Amino acid sequence: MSASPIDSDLLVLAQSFRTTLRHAVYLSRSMDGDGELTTMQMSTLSMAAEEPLRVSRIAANLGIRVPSATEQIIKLEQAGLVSRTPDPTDSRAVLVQLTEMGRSAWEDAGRLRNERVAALLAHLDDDDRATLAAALPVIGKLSRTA
Amino acid sequence: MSASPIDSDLLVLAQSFRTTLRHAVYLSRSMDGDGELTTMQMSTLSMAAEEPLRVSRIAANLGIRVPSATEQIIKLEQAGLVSRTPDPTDSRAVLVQLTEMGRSAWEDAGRLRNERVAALLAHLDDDDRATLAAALPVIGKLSRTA
DNA sequence: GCTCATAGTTAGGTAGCCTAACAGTTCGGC
DNA sequence: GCCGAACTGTTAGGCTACCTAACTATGAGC
Repeated sequence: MSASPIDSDLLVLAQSFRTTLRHAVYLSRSMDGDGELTTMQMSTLSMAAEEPLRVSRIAANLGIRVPSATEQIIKLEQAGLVSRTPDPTDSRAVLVQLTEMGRSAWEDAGRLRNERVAALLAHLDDDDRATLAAALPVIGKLSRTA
Repeated sequence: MSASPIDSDLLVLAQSFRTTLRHAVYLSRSMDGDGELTTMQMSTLSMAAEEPLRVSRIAANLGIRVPSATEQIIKLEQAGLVSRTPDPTDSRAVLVQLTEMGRSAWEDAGRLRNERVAALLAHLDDDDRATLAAALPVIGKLSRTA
């Protein structure tokens, strides 16, 4: 509680947020080890599921460079999960969209993950679940701020 | 609310937890891009800061295999941040501990990250911060369950 | 039509993870 | 005591995902 009253409390919260986040990252990693699609692939498919996307936007959303995104997308294409077509409004650009197969693979994988997470959540009591549910939008807000 | 009352609600919560977590992962990644120590290195130093640790425990805590941990630890050793000494009670084992330099590097980096996160948290209002603070232990519990 | 910016791909390199194989240490059974 | 099984780390070799730099092709301004 010296010069800047917010600092001390915020730093304490920041510290425990960082620690928690670190563990959550390990948790999330542990959930994609067993199967078919990696977390990054899931993210890519999730984006493309909504609407056809440009490579550059996918890269930006994933926080990686365009060439890295191209690489991953080509793999997804080879796996038959997405298609790449030139953007009709700008032939420099490429639109990535889900194939029929990609959509069902994405849905299946999402269902599987949800079930796995739900199984974890089942260990919490109602209060904890309510607390968690309330905080998710706040964390989302934070991520968007950054 | 059919056969299994928990399922539906849990799955919904699971879905939004997964999405939030994904964004949080990107957030956390964006916070270690600019500097000296990676998140993994920070984690390793954090563990060693409390007490000397065996390689196998570090690997387990990081969720990686022992050889991968060895590799990272050797790099930290070469950077002068940790020392490796044989465990006096079991000469097969190796104890990893922070050097003077490692401790101050760890403290500096932690401080920097805390400040960066605190700056994000400053954008939230008091209610949101309270909500977040309440949820952190719950997420911690989940990570431990897994 | 020339120039400059933009969208992706290709090429080459690095870091971090993995499994498999190895070396040294401990411990239990005989 | 001593031999084999179990355990702790390290070494070796390979894979994947990321990066930067350089290139191709298209679009936009003058």
